[in-house]
Amino acid sequence: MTSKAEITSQFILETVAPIFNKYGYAATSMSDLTTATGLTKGAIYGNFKNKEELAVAAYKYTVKKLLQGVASHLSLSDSPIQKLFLITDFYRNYYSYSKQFGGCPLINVGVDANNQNPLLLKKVRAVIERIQNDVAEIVRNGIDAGEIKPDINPMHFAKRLDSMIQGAVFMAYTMDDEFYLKDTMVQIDQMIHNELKL
Amino acid sequence: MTSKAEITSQFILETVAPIFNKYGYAATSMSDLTTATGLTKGAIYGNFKNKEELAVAAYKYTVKKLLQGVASHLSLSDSPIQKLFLITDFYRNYYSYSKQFGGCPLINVGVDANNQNPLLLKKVRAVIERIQNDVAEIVRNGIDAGEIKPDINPMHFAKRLDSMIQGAVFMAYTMDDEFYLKDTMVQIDQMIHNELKL
DNA sequence: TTAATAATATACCGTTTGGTATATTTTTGT
DNA sequence: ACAAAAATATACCAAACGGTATATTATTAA
Repeated sequence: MTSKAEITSQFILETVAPIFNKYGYAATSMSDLTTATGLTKGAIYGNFKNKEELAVAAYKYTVKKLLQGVASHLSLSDSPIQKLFLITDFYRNYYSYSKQFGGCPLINVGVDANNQNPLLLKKVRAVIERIQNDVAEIVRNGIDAGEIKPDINPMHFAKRLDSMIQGAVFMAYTMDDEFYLKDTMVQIDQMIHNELKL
Repeated sequence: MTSKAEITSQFILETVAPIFNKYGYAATSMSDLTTATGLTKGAIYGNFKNKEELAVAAYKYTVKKLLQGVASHLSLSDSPIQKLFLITDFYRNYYSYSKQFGGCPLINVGVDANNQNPLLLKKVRAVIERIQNDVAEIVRNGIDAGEIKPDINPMHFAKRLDSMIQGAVFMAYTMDDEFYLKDTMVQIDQMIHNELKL
């Protein structure tokens, strides 16, 4: 059975996660969170040790949902090379999609936590590494399946892909312009066609 | 003659700019700034209206120095296409170079100010647009000089270049790894060679 | 050198901060 | 329905927040 506290903890996370993501750790106050949740400090501190632990839990919550969204989209095909095209397909709509989370957690927390919160920064790095490993694995599978040129370095490609996507996401949010995402996905698709595809 | 206040204002900006850039607006307190400068609130508030005005002035100060660095490097050649290569050459060392400013002001302030400080966000956008216009102008000059293919869209290229660079800078700082900058510059150089050069 | 002025330091303001001890309420298993 | 336990609300803490009025010091032009 799910206890009252578990339900409350979940509710707090859902409510609080986009706020932390949008405004950052320092700029988010506990009173912001009591206002948003309608709960009191007693309820929040009864379920989370302190502000930092709550921020970390909120970050994990957001990333989990985000990665589920990607994984769900990638499951639309079994072909490795098609999965790569599904990645760009996913990020084409990432601007509107990620707004439910309060923006891209990797960029927001990555920049916010740098020089500020080593614990959160560590979590961001771990997620980025995981994503890159997953992309590299898809490329490896593509090579094994004879869909991708065997001389391609999977991790090298994964890092290039990641870097280009993060740049496009940053530009989209900072300039409030989806062009950067759309155009970068066209560019990556061309890379896949011209440099990867057998 | 330079008054005492002008000297102090300049000193405050020099000292305060990297702190704001590194930690962000909300996470930087006035007491951080009095400690760093060795001055009192009286001195700071005597020269700047409030925290926000100081943060804006600090951002402008950082951007000015950064753009001077780029412009100085680009002056090494008069050839438009060589200027493009000088851009990538500049950003190859951007990680260590930008640390004197407390990181990349465009990324740090762009993310920090989004949803928080409309005034600062506006300044960031203006600088990005200015940079893109400058790059587009170089491409236009290259077309006119017969160095660059005439069917290239200057602004389109400038935005791609910018987006890729910002992505690399974000990745470099978040992962503490210069690889992303080095590799992205190789990639952009190839783009220039293969897609732009006549 | 001096008087006027500009610049900086000091001391304080009300408010908000993250966090906690305790009282109260609500859920829980019987 | 009930007592025990868990969960939440209330009231409070010291510290830090951004900002200001005023006193003091340093600069300036004569």
